[in-house]
Amino acid sequence: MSDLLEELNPKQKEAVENTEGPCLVIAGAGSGKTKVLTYKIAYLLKEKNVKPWNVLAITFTNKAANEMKERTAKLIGENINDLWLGTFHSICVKILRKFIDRLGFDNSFAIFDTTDQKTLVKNCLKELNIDSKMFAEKSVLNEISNAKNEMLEPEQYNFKYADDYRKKIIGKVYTLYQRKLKENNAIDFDDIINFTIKILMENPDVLEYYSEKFKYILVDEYQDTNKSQFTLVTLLASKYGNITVVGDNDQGIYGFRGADITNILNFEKDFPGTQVIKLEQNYRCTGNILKAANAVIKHNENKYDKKLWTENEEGALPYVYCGEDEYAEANFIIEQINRLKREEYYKYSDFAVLYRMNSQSRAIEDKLRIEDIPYKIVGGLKFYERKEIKDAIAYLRLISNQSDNLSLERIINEPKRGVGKTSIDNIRELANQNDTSMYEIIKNADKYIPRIYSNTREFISTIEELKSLDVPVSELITETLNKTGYTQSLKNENTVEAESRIQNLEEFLTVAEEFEKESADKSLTEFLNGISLASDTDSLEDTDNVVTLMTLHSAKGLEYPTIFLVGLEEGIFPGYQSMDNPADIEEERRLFYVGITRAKQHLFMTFARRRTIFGSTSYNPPSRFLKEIPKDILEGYEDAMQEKSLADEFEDVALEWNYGRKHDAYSLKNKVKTYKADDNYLNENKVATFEAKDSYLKENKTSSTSSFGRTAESFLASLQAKKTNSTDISKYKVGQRVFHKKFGEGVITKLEPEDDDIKVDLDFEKAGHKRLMAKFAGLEILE
DNA sequence: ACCGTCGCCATTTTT
DNA sequence: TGGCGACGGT
Repeated sequence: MSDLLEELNPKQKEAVENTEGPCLVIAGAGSGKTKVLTYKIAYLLKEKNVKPWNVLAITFTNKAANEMKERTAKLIGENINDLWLGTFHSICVKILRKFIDRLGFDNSFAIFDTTDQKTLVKNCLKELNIDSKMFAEKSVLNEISNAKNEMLEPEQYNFKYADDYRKKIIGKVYTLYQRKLKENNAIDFDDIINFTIKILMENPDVLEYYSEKFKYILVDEYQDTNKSQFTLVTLLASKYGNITVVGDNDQGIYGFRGADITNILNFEKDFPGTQVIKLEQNYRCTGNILKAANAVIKHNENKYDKKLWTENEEGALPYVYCGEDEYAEANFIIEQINRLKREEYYKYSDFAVLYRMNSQSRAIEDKLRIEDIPYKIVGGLKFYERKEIKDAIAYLRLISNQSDNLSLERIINEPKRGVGKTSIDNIRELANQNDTSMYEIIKNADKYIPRIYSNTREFISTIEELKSLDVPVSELITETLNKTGYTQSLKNENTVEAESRIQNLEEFLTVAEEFEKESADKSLTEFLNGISLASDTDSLEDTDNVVTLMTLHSAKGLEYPTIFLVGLEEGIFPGYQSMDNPADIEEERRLFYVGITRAKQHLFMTFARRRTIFGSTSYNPPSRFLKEIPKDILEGYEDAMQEKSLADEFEDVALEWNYGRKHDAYSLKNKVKTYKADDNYLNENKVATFEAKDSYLKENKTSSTSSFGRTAESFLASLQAKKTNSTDISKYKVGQRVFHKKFGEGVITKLEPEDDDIKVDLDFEKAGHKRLMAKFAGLEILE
C-alpha cells in the first residue's frame, strides 16, 4: 500500500497526506478530485489505521457516492460496509431512523417529495382561506424552502418577519405546513437535514455519539453546500476537527437552490488552521479548451484564483457556429457528429449536447430522429414521478404509515371505487376535527360517520390485509397491485398508454427485487426511504452507444470527448432572469465554465439568429460569454458573428424586447424595489435602467392588449424597418407624412442627426408628439 | 364523478 | 408551443 501515494501528483499527495485538522482542497475541473477523496480514505484506513466506522464521507449525489464506494473498495480491496459513505440526505436519514423519536415522529416516517409538498401547501392555503392567486403555491413553497435553507423554523420565521405583511401570511402557511407534515408522520427533503441538526443540538448524548464516532470527515462538492449542510458538518466535526472539504468555487451552479458559495470561500475563517491546497493540473481537456475555460472564468470576481494547466496536447480550437434558427443549429450538430464519426472514429456515445433549459432539446431531438441518430435525454420525465409509480408508492406508503393522508387521498379512488371529492372532503374534515388520520376515520367509520361508506370499508380491509402480509417488498407490490385491482383496471383500459404503465410497474417490481438482493435491511421502510432519495441521473450509464442530450446542470461531474454547447444567446444563456443581477450572471458564467470543461477533445459552441421560444420568435444577440473567449483561440468566430451581425446590431432592442416579453410591469417594479432596498446592490444606473424599462413597458402595455405577440411583432417591424431605412433615410423630410405601427399616422416635425442615426420628431394624429430614433421607429413613408 | 375546454404561464433541480 | 390547473357542462 505504500505505492498508494505514488500514483498522485505532488498537490494531490499533499491533500491526501494532510489528514489532521481542517483541509480545503480547491479542485479545478478534471483535476482528480474523486481520486484525492478516495485515496485519502484509503490512506486513512491503510496507513493511519483509522477504523472504517470512524470515517464519514459525504457527497451530493448517489451517483458520486456509488462511484466513490466502488473506487475506494477497489483501492483497499476489502469490504467497506462499515464506512459511512453517502449523500447528505442518506446519511441524515440513517441518523433520523434511529433518533427521530426525539422529535416526536414515528420511525416509519415518510419522506415527501416535491409533488407531495405542493399538494400539502395547496391544502394549507385552502384551509387558511388564502387567495391562491396572490400566494401561488409554488412561490409559497419556495419561500418555505428558503426559510428552511436558512434554518428558520416557523416561530423564528414569524418573529423575524413580524412586520412584513406578505411574509406574515406565508409564516402562517409554514406553521400549518409543518404541523401537517407531522400529522402525516412525514418530513420533506429540507427537514431531513434540519431535523438531524435539531436532534444533534438538542440532545447532547446524540451529538457526543456522532461527533466522537466521526473522527475523520470528508465532504465532496463543498461549493454546493447550503447553510444546513454547513451546520451539520460543523456539528459533526466539532470534536475532532479533522475535516477535508473538496470543491471548486468556479463550479457552484446551485445558488438558486440555496447553495451558499460563501461556505467554501469562508472555510478558512470557519475552520482556523486550515490547509489550503489547490489542484490545478487538469487531466481531462486539451490545452485550447482549457484556455477558453480559463478566459471565461477570469471574468468572475474570484477569491481562489486558479489557473488550470495541462500536459495534454493543444488539440483543435473550439469552434463557433451561428445557425439561421434552432433547426440549422441542430443540423450543424449532426454534420459534426457524422464527420467526427467518419474522420476520427468517434462513437455516438462520445458526444453530448448541453443546453440551458430542457425545452431546447426539442429541435435537436427532431433532427436527430430524422437522421436516425440514436440519442437519449437525461432528466425530463422521471421514473418515480410517473403516475402509476407514484400510485404504487402511495399504496406502499400507506401500508407502512397509516398517518400518511396524502398517500391515502391519492389512491383511495385509484382505481375508481366511487369515492368522490365530497366524500374525501368529509373524511378530511372529520380527521381534522377529531385530530386523527383519515385512515383512522374510515377504519372506524361507525364511530365517526353516521352512514358508512361500504366502498371505503373494502379499501381499508384490503390495506389491512396487505399490512398483515409478511413477505418481501416485491411480493408485497405484486399483491397490492392485484388485490386493489390496480393492474386489472389498467388492463381494462386496453390502450397503448395503459400498456406502457403496466410495463413501468413491472420495472418498479424489478427495482424492488434489486433492492432485496442488495440491501442489508430489507424492510419496507428502508425501501421507501431509498426510493425517496433516489433520482434518475444516478443510473446514468454510458453503456449505450447513443448521443446524450441534457441540461448543463445535469452535465456537472461528467465528461465527453465532444461537447456541443448550444443556444449561446443573450436571454437564453445567460438566461433573461439573470441578466439584471451581477451575482446571477456570475453563476451563469460558472455554468458556462462547467459546460466548457466537460469537453475532452472537441468543443462546439453554437447559437442561432432566430429562435422560436414558447411559440414566438426571438432574435437574440450572441451570448456575452462567447465574447469573453479570445478570438485567436476560436475557429469560425468571425463567420458566425457576421451571420449574426444583423441581429447583433439591434442588440439593445433585442434585449429590451426580451425584457418586455418576459417581465410584466408588476414584477419589474418589485425588482426595482428590491434593488433600492438592498444597499449592496444599489447602483444608480441600475435603478434608472429599471425605471426606464418599467415605463417603456407601461407604454407598451397600454397600447396593446396582448403585449406578448405585439411586442414581438413591433420588434420584427423595427428590424424590418432598419433593413430598408438604413439605405433610405433620404426620404425623411420635415413635413413628410409617415405611418408608425403603434402610433398610427403622423407628420415629421424635426430631424436631428445623432451618431449613425437620426432623431425624428413627429406629431401623430392620435398619439400626439413623439421623438423617435429612425433606426428603430419603423416608419413607413406615406406618399 | 368525469370529461372537455379555456386561459395562463413559462430556468436550471444533486436529494 | 405545450402542459397544467381551474371551471363548467353533462
